[in-house]
Amino acid sequence: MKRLIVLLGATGVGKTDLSIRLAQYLQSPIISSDSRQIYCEMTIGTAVPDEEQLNAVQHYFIKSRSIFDDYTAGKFEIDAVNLIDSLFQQHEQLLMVGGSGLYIDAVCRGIDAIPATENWMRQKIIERYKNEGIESLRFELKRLDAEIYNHIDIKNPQRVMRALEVCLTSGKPYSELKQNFVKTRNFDILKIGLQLNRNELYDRINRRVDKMFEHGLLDEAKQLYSHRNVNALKTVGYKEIFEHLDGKISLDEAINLIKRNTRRYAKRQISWFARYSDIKWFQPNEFENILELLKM
RNA sequence: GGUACCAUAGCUCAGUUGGUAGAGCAAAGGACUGAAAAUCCUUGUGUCCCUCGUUCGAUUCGUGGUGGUACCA
Repeated sequence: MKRLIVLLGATGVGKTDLSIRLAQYLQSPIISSDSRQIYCEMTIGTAVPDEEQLNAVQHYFIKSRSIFDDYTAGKFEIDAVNLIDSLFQQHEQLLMVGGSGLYIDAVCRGIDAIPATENWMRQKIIERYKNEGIESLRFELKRLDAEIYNHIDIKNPQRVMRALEVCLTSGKPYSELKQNFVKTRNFDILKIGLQLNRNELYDRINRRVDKMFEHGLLDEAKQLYSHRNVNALKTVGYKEIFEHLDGKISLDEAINLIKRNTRRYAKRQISWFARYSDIKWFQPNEFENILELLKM
């Protein structure tokens, strides 16, 4: 049976460096499962692998889409599984690397097939949310699909809007489409998690943010400023600089907010990964131990 | 040196007509099926600066300290 090695962990823990060595050992390209490094316009702020790393190993889903593409986890499932299937014709093992939990899930267990929603519909619902508030959307969702209303987080506007959007565009209750059906893949999956103690991880994050600014993050964000409304740019490292460019906060405040928000993001990733019992955890410097595991 | 004001959670502060106290931020924990680096939820015990006094009882009132801020010298 072919095997997919999934390298995961919080942002800044050291996945990229380790992934190059692992890929070389496995003779595998790297399939990225990172929801932001996929955009070609965002480089410094998403900490994509550097030139040398990109040249050393073939990478997929790194800077391969545009921020104007409206990319989603659903599309990633299709693209990634197709790619994996075709790569397995030449490889026994493949390496996937990234920290986007939903994207990893999309590949490892699949997400339910739900008809694509129209962008104008989402915009319309967002408008309604702004004008009428959440209660009105909840009321309609309850009428259209009481079951999903009882199952989703009703306090989370994004979830309510998503549920409503699916009901309205598909003409069916969202609960009928959302089965949480776990797909079985025709390959094995081995999840390797990287972890560091909290202080060390936060230190690395803080230092990495400083480095991003040394490498020109401010300029990169300035060039994207006019497109700030696209979804891909609702991202730590960019949204804070946009606030600064708006004159709402100083550059120092923006830098500190980026550090704080990245730390919070890392915490959310840790929470997400904590619910899986099938992850083999290592420190980032335990390369040899990881190789031992891979030989099994 | 004098006068006034301030001293309460990691930070900024509110409050207790005397019955040991609570907001925002920070922080921590959690949720998650096409926005996911997104979005959302939960969590507040701290010598109420120290001393002595008044009082059944003082973080609250009074005396004296200490530190800070402002003004006057």
